[in-house]
Amino acid sequence: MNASRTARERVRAELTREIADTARRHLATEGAAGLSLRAVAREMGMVSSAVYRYFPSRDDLLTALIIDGYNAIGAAAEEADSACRRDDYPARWLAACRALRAWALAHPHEYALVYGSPVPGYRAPEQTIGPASRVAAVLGRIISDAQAAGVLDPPGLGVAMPREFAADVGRLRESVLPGAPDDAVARALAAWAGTFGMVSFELFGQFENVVTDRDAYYDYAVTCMGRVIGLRAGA
Amino acid sequence: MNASRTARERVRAELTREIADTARRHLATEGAAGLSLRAVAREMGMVSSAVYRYFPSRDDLLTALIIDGYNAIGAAAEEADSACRRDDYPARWLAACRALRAWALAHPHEYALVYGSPVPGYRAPEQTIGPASRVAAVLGRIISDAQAAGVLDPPGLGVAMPREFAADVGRLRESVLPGAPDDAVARALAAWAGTFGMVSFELFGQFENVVTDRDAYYDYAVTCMGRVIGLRAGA
DNA sequence: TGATCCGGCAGAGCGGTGCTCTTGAGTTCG
DNA sequence: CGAACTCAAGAGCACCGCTCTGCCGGATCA
Repeated sequence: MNASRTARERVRAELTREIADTARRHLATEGAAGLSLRAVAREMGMVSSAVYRYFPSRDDLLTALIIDGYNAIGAAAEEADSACRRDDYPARWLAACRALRAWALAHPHEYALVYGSPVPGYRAPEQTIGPASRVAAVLGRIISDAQAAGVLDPPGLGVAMPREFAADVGRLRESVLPGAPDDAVARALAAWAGTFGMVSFELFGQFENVVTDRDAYYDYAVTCMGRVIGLRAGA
Repeated sequence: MNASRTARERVRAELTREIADTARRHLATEGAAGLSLRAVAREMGMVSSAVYRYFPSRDDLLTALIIDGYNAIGAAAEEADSACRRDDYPARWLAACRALRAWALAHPHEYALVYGSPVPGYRAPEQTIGPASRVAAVLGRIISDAQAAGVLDPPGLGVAMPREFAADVGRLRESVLPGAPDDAVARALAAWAGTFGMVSFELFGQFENVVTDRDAYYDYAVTCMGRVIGLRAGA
């Protein structure tokens, strides 16, 4: 009984995955708003109503793709980081940021689905918050490692961190930035948002007629951000 | 003949504007993908095909709304800047950035349409690049003014600007950052992208369960960015 | 083994969409 | 006045998300 049920569930899981894969291919070519449940069903030789057995609605399909996207970009960052010498913190930072952007450029529609404007009426469910933090975890760990090694050396800016931010800093330190000082947490958060802001600007067309050599400029900008947090080359 | 033709064109322009206004109201409540040309026509008492006399396609309507959005957010930044003492550059920077975010929070769907993921298949036409640069012009002018006053004092980061970026710097200096040194141009560009990245992250849900007091944190982050460019309080 | 249950698929259908084409009024102007 | 033109209306096409109703076949159980 258990075996047969798992057999049924196995084929169900397989079909679910196949639908998601087909949808992801459509997403890659047509974009999120062009993703049609009917087209996915058509390509799989099913009728549209059959797909509803696996995904209750189009939004649920999109949610699955969003989770996949978070995991993919997170995995890319993790891999890039782990390929670096552990004690070369600026190199790890640059590599992770580069991987981020490279993934975004290779999967523009998936990136837009994940980090762009949410589709109207769509509300990110709880399941997305776990995978969503993978990238932040990679970036945070680099800072934390540098801090633990005693080489974090942030330039003084003379800007006081707001008191209201103390609780958030505490939570962030526990989850993704263990051991980091308050300033580093606050600046890392801005760098996190800033890095994605740069990628989004490039991908969404704001750099058109503004930045031509985007590889070079991106490297420069994220290096600056890392430097502001305290990552220093050759330390 | 000229009078009568302008009369016709006047009523035509008026109707065009009315359609755009109705569409903007729908956009504000439903979001970009929920904007239905038929619904707009319905509310105006026309039939859907009549709207096509004024906007050849739904994308053209969206383009008009995008241009309006750029102008609105640009105007908000300009107004906030002009309300400050001309020689208090950090205050002007903070005010402009605050106005940016305030406008985005007040018009989330319009902001998403303008700075979010472009709707699939949509290509930003030339007419958008002018209004798009209004915000950049405001931010750039603050930096330029500070430079002209001789109070721009950027902290040394020891990060060399890439040579490939020289041409872009030249173009940016001419258009929005007159008189600014290379470093300031490069850093200002990153701050520009970073500021919008922060607003987008907040609006698109990435700060959920991460930042609670977003007013305070935003002020802190944009102040830091201004400081990195060289804006210094009390200078 | 035979009856029963149930997951899954197909099809029809509803109300909605963007967009096109034709048709018929109303206006402008030679 | 009649011609040229503008514009609104309506019908219609192909598509969409989603629901409901049947039917089939394999798993479950008496």
